[in-house]
Amino acid sequence: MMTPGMLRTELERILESSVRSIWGEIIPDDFHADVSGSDNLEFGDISCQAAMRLAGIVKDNPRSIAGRIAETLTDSIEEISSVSIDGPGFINFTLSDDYLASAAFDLASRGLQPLLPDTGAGRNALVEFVSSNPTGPLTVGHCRQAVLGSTISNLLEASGWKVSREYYFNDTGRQMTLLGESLAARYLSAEGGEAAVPEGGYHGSYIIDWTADIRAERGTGLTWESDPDTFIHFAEEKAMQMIRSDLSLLGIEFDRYFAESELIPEAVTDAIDKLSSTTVEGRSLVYKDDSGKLWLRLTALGRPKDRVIIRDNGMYTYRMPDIAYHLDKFSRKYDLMVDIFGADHLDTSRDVTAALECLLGRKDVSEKLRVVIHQFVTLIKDGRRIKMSTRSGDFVTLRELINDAGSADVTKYLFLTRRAEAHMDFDLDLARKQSSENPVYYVQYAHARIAGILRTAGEACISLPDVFSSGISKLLEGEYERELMRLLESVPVNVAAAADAMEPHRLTEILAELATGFHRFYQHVRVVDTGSRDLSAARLMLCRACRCCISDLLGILGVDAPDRM
RNA sequence: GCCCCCGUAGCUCAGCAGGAUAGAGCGGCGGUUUCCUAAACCGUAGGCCACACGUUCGAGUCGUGUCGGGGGCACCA
Repeated sequence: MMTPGMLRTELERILESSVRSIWGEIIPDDFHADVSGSDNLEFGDISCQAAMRLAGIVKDNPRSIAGRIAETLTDSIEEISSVSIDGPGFINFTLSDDYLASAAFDLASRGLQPLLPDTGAGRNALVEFVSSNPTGPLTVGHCRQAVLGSTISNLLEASGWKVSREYYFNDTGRQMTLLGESLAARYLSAEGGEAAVPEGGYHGSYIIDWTADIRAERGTGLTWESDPDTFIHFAEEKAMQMIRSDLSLLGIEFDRYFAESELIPEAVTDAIDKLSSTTVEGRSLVYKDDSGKLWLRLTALGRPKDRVIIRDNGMYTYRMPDIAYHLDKFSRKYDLMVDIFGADHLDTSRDVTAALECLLGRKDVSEKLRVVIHQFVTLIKDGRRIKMSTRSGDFVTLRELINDAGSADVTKYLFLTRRAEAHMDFDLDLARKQSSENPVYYVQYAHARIAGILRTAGEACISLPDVFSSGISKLLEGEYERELMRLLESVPVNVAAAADAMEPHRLTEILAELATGFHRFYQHVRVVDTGSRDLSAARLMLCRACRCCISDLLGILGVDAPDRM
């Protein structure tokens, strides 16, 4: 079977060898004849710009170059019905009706996934995301990251990777102490005592809610002074419960929750040893200053500043366990590791990467570690920006966001219509108000319509063709059929590109195109017609192909594909 | 102080490895239903792609700079 991706690869190979056979060694070794989709029907379906690039190299004008290349291509690929030279020197290919129909047939009978390139080939990938510390409920920002991470994971899985989803969290250190102390203060107040939430502590009302639970489960009479660990562990457990339940609202599950404490002390000590025994330009990568702090010499690695990794009180700073954690990931032999971080982690992430490159080799790290940084979300409510902070208790939770937006599906889809690295204004009022005209409903409606057609066809006892024959493509020669088939054929290629770039927002673009393509088709073409059963079956096949693409893609986004609306 | 992101239609944003007439949704205006879901479709208005210079046969796309907007970073994580 020739998949759309294979067709393009084959076309590029033929173009390249044709170029080399005409011009020989003048052509540089790294020359690559790439093809891309034409955006205008009059320029065929696939186009190649190689001739324009070659103009400077072979000293000829692009149109004549294109002509010479095209001459050698005649009839070399049966999927191509015609080749033309247009504009300044584009070589444009028109796909044959048989091929387009067979591509749709493949989608209809097998679904999208088998047609995607098997990039992962069963290799292991680890995606780390959310990784919010257990100090409170997940917020809007985490929501964006959760949606991004889970979609990227799903996309990798669809491309043949075996994906583990991992959540890393800090369960030691000052933050957890502050959380426990905040709970202790609320607990004491609940018992009638006087206590203030500590400086820098957590003021969220959810902590007050926990006091009833801790009194029920652990009794009364506890004090922070005598039982700090009880408070800390109780709070941590409660917070993790909240987080898991928030994630379940989005339908997201992790394979592993990796606690920082698993790294302490051995893994962190090992990491420090490794750093200490590494020298750059004759100097050790770590050094101690007069006050006893241990510094990481990041300036030797091209970073702007050295950073403290152990404070004078002996506690690690954030970077140290994070380096150890990444070393642990590398030791688990993944072929690909993806970190998904908010913009606030940028500096740290670069420092960690620099340290890893030094310890493990630049090549290994740059090949295997991909960092996706997403910008923050600004919430707009009643026309005003909302400032958020977990500590002050002044934030909008993921749960509230989903309630306000109307559903988890709407929330997920809207987050994925923007590039990760773009700032995002999420207007709550608008999300809710527009919910009936939302892009997600537009796409889901297309799916529901197709499901309706399939039901009607079932009642009329019209079923899909079992095997592909060119008789089918003869029935699909109308402009709306061809337009839809052309679109369907490009889907696997475009999804593969989104996966390679790890840009899930492109999937919502593809979905919107598919929905538009289908709605147009639907408007102009009657599918179920008992008067011409063969034609109905052929058109039904297109509907089915469309449905497969839409439901598979919505599946990757984690959005429901309803059969009725 | 250092760093990141953004500046494209009235609004919110796409524009995939620079390429052929700049796209979508929402909003505006005007149409379409004896027929598988009108949450749809069709038409129309609306843009010196912030600005300047540079690289190129060719720049919304790459580089440098300017202006404007958003945000982040500190031995908190």
